[in-house]
Amino acid sequence: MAQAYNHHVVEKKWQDIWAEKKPFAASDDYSKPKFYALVEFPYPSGQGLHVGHPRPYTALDIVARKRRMQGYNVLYPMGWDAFGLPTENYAIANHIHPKDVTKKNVSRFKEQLQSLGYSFDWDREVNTTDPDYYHWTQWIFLKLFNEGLAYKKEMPINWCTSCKVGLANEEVVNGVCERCGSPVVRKVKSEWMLKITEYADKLIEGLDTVDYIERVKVQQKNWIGRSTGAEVDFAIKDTSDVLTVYTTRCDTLFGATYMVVSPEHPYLDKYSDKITNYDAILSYREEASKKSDFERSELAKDKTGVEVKGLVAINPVNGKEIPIWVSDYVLMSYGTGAIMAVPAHDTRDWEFAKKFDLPIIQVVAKDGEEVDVNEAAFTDVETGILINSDFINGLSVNDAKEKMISFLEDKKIGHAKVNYKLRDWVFSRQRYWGEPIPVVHCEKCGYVGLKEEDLPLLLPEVDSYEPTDNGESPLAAMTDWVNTTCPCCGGPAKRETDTMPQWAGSSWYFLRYTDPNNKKELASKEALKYWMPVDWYNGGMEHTTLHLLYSRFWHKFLYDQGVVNTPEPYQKRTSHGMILGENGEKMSKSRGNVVNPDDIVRDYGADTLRTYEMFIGAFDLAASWSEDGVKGCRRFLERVWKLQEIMTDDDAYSADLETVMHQTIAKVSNDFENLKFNTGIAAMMSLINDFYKKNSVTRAEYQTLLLLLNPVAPHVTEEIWERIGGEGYIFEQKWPEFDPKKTETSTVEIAIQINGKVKATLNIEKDEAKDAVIAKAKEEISDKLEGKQIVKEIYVPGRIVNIVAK
RNA sequence: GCAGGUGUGGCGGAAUGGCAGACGCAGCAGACUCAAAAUCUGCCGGGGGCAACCUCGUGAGGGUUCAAGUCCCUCCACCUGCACCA
Repeated sequence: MAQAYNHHVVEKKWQDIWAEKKPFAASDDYSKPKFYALVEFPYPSGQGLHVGHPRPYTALDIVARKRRMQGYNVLYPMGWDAFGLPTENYAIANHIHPKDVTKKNVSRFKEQLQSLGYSFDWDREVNTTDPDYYHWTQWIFLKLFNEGLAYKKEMPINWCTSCKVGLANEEVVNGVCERCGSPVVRKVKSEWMLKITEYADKLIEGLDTVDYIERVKVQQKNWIGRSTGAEVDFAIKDTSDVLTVYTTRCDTLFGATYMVVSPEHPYLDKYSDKITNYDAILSYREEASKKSDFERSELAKDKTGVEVKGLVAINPVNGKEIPIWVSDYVLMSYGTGAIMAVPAHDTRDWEFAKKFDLPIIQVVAKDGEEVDVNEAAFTDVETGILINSDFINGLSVNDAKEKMISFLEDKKIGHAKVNYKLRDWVFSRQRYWGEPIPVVHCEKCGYVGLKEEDLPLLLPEVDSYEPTDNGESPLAAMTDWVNTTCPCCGGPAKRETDTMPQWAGSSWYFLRYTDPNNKKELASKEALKYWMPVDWYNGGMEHTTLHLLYSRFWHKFLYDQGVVNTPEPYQKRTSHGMILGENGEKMSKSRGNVVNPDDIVRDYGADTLRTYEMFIGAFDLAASWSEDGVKGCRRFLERVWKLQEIMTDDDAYSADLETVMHQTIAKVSNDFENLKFNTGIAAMMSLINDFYKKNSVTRAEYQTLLLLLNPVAPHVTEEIWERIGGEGYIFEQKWPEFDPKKTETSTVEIAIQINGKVKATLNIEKDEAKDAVIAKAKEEISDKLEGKQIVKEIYVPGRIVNIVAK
């Protein structure tokens, strides 16, 4: 009788052995084939680890452990994305330095991760708040600044009218401040911006060279939102100015019946004396300033707007005078902040025209037939043919666009233009707990970057982390720190007091892991050349459009600067689904359905938690937590343990299980590569059911099972391996191999259908001829074919016979 | 609103266009036990039938096909993101 399975003893024992022997440290032997597995490093929040964290970590731990067994030099690192708002808010509320809060949270996270037995290379741990780390974050910013990719721009921020501080979007709830409930307005402030739009095309093109799951690629492309269209100048009557609009449908220019400008459009101020209802415009702008772009672009059932009286635009193709309106569905941040409205062929324009009773002129007809544009806008580009449009009549939409663009370019009233939905990256935060931006402002020289040798620019100690009441960061109150000298002319200068957003540190952390202690460079050329690109990066779908795009942008910039040697940072990207509470809702404190992984590790063991999270369901879909499911996985590991009692001293597979053994190795090997952990584990469960059915397992069979299960449940498999006399440690062993020929059987059961419905089954030799199989099948179901006329006979080899009969 | 995704037993889920429900959970029955727990064995989508078996069934409605959970169209519900949470 074997000793009972005690996860406390087993897990402690092996974690100690791994900590001492460090079998999972990446080697600097660059002659071996490498594999770089990466998971998104966590934000060390005060709540500690959540059961959602282990899902992706375990998945890539399985891949990493399997790769080591396959002979690769594996880098599987972990670190801390530790700057950020919650830590700062906690520090403010509790009068503790954010540095101390971070330290405490990191040590708790680390302890929790270690209790789960991950094969991270802890010698390469990084922390974005460490000056030796943010030194290089600042260094990259300087490079961007020196290349003209960082610039200052007036941007609206959320401004609490009562607290008098800038707020993050998340702190604004239904238009009011989350803390005090006062109204939040948009206040304009000069902010650092990064020109990610300069890399828009490269970010789209690069997607063709990498292996990302398709929906990530699609979503990034849509987010960048490249569109080809035209800019067209509409003269403003009795002025020398033109109102430039961006349109993707310049073919519909003859159907433009009015113009719309965004409430922030500069012409509204420029021509304030000509505008006869300027007060109404101002109050409309005031209202609009309370809404975010997001709220403004929502298809409000009631479109709002005001006619700009006193200004009239002239349609450049037919000289018609058309009115100008102002409405908040036009955003200053996209295109030119002004549009020509063609209500017959654009849904939003149509709704606006209906509401304010503006004329609707049809200029595109479906296959040449007019449709009723008073009922709905006609927007189909494929079947549209131009009408009522002078020189482009009769053309298809695409031909008409082309002809219109050459017309506009000839007359110098417009030109082709590519636009992107992607906007430049707002890089300033009026906050304390972030990387200081290494720039000073000198009255003589303007904005000047620090010298490289003056990095890192340390985040100074302050007494209060509260933003100041004029919207500046807390650093602005530190005059000693702010007042400095200009690195360029030596004259008096002031430091930038905004800090970087949390995205900064996470945009390049994977580079630092390759050479985490380098004091002279962000990483050595040799380390980067060997380890990059990341072979497999797994993270949440929610990071698809921000973190993933930002880090690709920085990487492409560093590639252009010759700092890194690959144009893309990540060769492969996959995503995991969320773990929901037992009630199917997102886990949260307020819902009271949060599960703490510590409790599961204590009661069932880390191996059980890991197995359960991999077995819970399809890896890329959300799944609900179930404690009964956890118990089922514990029972499975117990059954693996108890195979010790029925093991025979035989170092070969038994004849009757040979096929199943080879099939299981093939299945598990494949499933682990394709993130199908749930079915891989199911295959192992089936295998041990087979062992129990015959009440015996050979040593060879048992050892193969342990090797397959090891990446999922590393502690218990190491322990059993030792107990049944396996050679060395399991982490030193080779991944089991299978013979494809031995996964096949000579006979196979096929289904016999009549008209697609299964009526019987039949055992046949795999290579039996079609005619013979069909003859046997008809014999088998002869009673059901009586009185019927056979129309067709179909045989799909090794699968199915279908008799079509009337 | 825009973009992406998901929808299959009581539950989590499985299924290269080819036998829907693998594997697990829960439940039921039996074995073991003085008893319970644990463990082991069997059953386990709905309706009908003593049974062999028949029939319906993968969010709803249409379509393509010898054959549809899977492909196409329309619709519904839910989830994620929307740029200062990370």
